[in-house]
Parts: sequence; C-alpha cells; structure tokens
Amino acid sequence: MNLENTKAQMRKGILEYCILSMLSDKEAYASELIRALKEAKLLVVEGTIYPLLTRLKNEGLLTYRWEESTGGPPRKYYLVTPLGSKFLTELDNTWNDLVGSVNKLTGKGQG
Amino acid sequence: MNLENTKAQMRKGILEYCILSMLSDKEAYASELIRALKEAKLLVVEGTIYPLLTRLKNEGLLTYRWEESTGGPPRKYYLVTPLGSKFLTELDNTWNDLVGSVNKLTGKGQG
DNA sequence: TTATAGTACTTTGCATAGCATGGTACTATT
DNA sequence: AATAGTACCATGCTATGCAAAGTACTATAA
Repeated sequence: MNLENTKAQMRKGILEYCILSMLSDKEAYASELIRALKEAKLLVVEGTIYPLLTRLKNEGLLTYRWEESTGGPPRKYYLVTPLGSKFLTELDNTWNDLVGSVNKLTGKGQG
Repeated sequence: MNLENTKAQMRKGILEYCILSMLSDKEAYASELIRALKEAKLLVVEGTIYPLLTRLKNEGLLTYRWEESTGGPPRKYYLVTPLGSKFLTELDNTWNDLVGSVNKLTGKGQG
C-alpha cells in the first residue's frame, strides 16, 4: 500500500480551489504559487500547476498579464476574473460541504 | 466550466478514507455504504465503490465474509484488518493536515 | 566569447480513480 | 412465466496530478 499515492489522490481537485482562492487575494505568478503551496505542506510541482493555470485561463476563470523581470525571463501574473470569483464562491461551499461530510462519516462531527 | 466535475475531483481519494473509517466502526456491505455516503451528501455510485472495496481487500486493508440474505442475493460484509486500522490512523493525519493546509491557503485559518 | 547557474514557462506520456453503462444472479411477487 | 427489487461485478472513458525533458531569458565566471 502506498500512502504517498493516497495523499496525492486526496489533493486532487483541491488545488484548483486553493489556486483560485490565492489569486482572489492578489495576483501572482506560478513560481510564487508553488512556493506558497509548499509552505502550506501541499506538495506541488511545475508539471501540475502550469497546465492547471492554462486550463483555468481557457475556461475564463483566470486572466494574466506579462511582466518583465530584472533577473530572469518574464513572468505571467495571473488574477481571478469576475466569472472566476463567482465560481470560487461555489467552491467555497463545496469544500465546506465536503469537510462536513467527511467529519460526519469519520465520526468527528455529530456523526 | 463544470462544477459537478470539480466536485467529483474533490472527492477523489477521500472515499477511501471514509470507507475505511466507516468499516472500522462496524462491518457493512456495499449497498449499506452507498446509502450512508448519500445521506452524508457524498454522491457515490456502484461503479465506484465495488472496485474500491476490491482494491482495499487486495491490499490487505479490508477483509470480508459472505452472509445469506432472506430477501435477495448474499451479501459481502467487509471489515477492517489490523493493517487497515493502522493505515486509517495515517489517513486521519493526512486528512487533518489537508484541511489545515486548505484553510490556511484560503484564508480561513491563521492566514 | 563560452560555459555554467538560476529562474520561469511549456510539453509529453503515464498512472490512478471516479463514473456511466451494462450485465449476472438471487429472491419475492404477480 | 414474467416482473421487480436487491446485490455484486466488469468494461471503457475521462480528468487530473506527476515525472521528466525541453525552451528561453538573465547573470556570473573563466
């Protein structure tokens, strides 16, 4: 049995929520997001986050602007669109429901 | 954008935790589990739960016994093995860490 | 100039798990 | 015999996280 794999599965679908939420506070570029996610003990790699950002942009939930960097290649600063903000509200509810359901089933709630 | 799909993704990997936890309290068969999960607002269908139970059994986390039913086909009653119980403890920690991480990133925690 | 290192963005292919769908088998009712 | 309800099982699809490799820009060192 592989605990790491199970952990990875638990993270699935939650990254999308976290990233939308992070970008609703202030814009950021991918490497910044990766650092923040790692600090929060959520392991994320480039191959995960770049396709995810592109997908959210194509769906109209995010937009971005280029910004030159003094010490490296230019950066893509992403931010949430009005549609993304609306979707984030629904994800907030979804997440809260999910936590409630799991806590109930695992006996932490009123279960 | 498809909210239902995102919800399904969020559920990924969490079912395994929920089912192990439910079966650590008392044994149950698949249809019982489905009913309980639906009551807790976690949408689950047969095509999801049967392969999952088989997988957990093959990994030694669950075992089962047959029991005849008066009004239908026999039932497979699953229960958690000692190995499954040990694994469940780790999933408890994983889940708590995940909730902490998400709440921190989405600004519900200490920010 | 050339080479190396650091940063940032991109793409490809794989493994996994949830799900839709259809099927089998047992019992009870009509 | 036919239908309905319950329970278990198998197949194929899809989406996502991830490993790995690649591209491009800047700064530093030889």
